[in-house]
Amino acid sequence: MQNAKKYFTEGLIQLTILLSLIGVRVDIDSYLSGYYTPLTEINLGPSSAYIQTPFHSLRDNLDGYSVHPKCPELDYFFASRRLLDEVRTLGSPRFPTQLNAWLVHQVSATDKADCGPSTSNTTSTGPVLESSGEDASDHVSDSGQEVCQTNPEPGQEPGSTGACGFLKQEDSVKVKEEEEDPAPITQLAHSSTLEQESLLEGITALSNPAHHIPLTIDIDPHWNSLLSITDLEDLDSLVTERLSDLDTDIASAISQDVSLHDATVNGSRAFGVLSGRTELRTAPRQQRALLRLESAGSSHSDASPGMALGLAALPFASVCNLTGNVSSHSSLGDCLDEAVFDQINQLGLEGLDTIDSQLMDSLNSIDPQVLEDLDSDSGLSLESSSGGPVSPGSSEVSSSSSSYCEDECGATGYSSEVESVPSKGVVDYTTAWSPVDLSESVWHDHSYSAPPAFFTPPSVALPHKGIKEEPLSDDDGALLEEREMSRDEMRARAMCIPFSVLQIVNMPVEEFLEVLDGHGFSQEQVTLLRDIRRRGKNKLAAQNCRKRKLDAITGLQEEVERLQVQRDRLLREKQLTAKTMGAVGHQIKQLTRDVLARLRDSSGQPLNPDRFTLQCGANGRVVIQPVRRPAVSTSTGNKTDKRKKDKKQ
DNA sequence: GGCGAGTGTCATGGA
DNA sequence: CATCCATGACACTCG
Repeated sequence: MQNAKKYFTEGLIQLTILLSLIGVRVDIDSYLSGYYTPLTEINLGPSSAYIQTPFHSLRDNLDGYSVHPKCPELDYFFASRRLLDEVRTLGSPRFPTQLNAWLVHQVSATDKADCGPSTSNTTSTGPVLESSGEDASDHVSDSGQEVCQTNPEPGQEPGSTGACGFLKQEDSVKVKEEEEDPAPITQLAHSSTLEQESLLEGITALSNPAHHIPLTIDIDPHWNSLLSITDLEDLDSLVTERLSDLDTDIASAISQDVSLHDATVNGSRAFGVLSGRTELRTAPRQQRALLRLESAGSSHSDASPGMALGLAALPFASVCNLTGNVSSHSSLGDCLDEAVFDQINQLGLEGLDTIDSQLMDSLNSIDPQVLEDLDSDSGLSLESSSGGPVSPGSSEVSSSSSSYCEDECGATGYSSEVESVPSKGVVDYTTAWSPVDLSESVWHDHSYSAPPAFFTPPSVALPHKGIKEEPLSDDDGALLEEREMSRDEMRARAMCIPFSVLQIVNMPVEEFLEVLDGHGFSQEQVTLLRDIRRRGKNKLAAQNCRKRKLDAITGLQEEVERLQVQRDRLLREKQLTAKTMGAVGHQIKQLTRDVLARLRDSSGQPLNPDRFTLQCGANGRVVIQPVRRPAVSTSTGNKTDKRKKDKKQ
């Protein structure tokens, strides 16, 4: 299959190249799409993984797909397809004049080196628009996927090379801008993102020409306007606008570790100037390889995952350097990935049903006596329990309680392991659970919030079965109430105490004492009642205490913030005052100089500002005074006098 | 598997 | 002395 595909497509590509050289356009992808639509689709899906978007935010919004929350690979895959579809809706850029130029360039590139594809692969520098042209994309998809054949990202590199060849002719200005502007990385990321998506869009559109053509007519004006943008910033703004609804964290796309090796290889491939951009593309590529590795490793598909894994583990450049036969396995790897994803998806969705059924079967087969030993300790650590009913007093339980107890015991097979069913995969739960684990980890009912819906079925199944008197299977509220029943509540039921924990805790002391005395409770029951009351009150007290503590912390934080604001304000006022004082002093000096310059001494000479000063009296009179400069000796004399005085004292 | 947050519980001391 | 309350400390679960 792969060989046939290879030879067939290679032949088509060569024919297309030849025909393109003489000016005849051949759209072989329409043929390929007819025969190899699945393969094309497979290649296209992962390709969109260039974009390092937080797919978790897109989870559950995927078109018709319900993604297992524990399978990031599926997130990645389906989100990629979703992003791709969204980009498709933007329409595909079409540049009829670029086709021939690209093809000529591609021919030379493929003829030059044994590894032409790898060359083009590693030089992913093409600007968005050019590389994503309609005609270009047509041939890009053909030669990109088939000539290169490796492709983790089929459409990108041909588009890049084509774009490079094209740019040299038509859009060198833009290239220079990009070269000179190492630019905000995020901008580059945006640009590269759009490039990749556009390329992918162009390729994907080929697989469905009927759908593709109408889009072209509608969207061409948009792309024309896009083409009219010469400033990168404008382009980036437009890209951001277009991608804003995708809610993608583009910045994460550049957070990946970049392999210097790959970057070097890219840079050495005739486009070293654009190495910055190639690095940006290399990182997603590497991450994609990692993702594929993970997907292959985590999913044990029947379709030889090792092959896919091996290919995925290879550095992209090395994959490109492989022979065509080997690199053709990359497509196979994509096929395998598709199969793996399908299996994972089925496992994640359908497998749950299987797990639930297995769980229920195992629960039904569990020995009710298993837990009887668990609560032998009336102490707090073990008592615990939601399974509390299975306390030592279970033998004393009344009929209703006994039924409850039995059921609860029957449900004791429910363990922490059972709760973790989905995360642990398919396990034989009839043999996997352990009573020890039950006693140690299951019976701590801290009245936590309800578990995620995903885990709910197994965890709540037991209370359902356990309490016949309250069939909760249809009532979620009662279900939660039952699940949140405290251990003391369980114990009270088990001990046939006709009071709820709330009543026991909240009733006045006198009434509580009357209850203890007047109902003929056994010593165990009295002890339990007292413990319940004590624990209940202490629980409330602890809650209040913690709330107070938090309030105190919050209050202190607010106080700190308030004081910081006040401090900043005072500092600003101080600085302003100092500034004002300086200005006023300067002004006074100027005025003094002016005044003194206008005055004359007895000899008719102007007064020296350094020797005289103006003093403003309280009555508003201004007096000229000679400047008094205390001698240094006097000051030191004063100091020595003070020292002498201090010594005397 | 480690970590932090939240919670229940016990022990202790003061009122 | 019994009870209540507050709080530190510990253990546990959960995300």
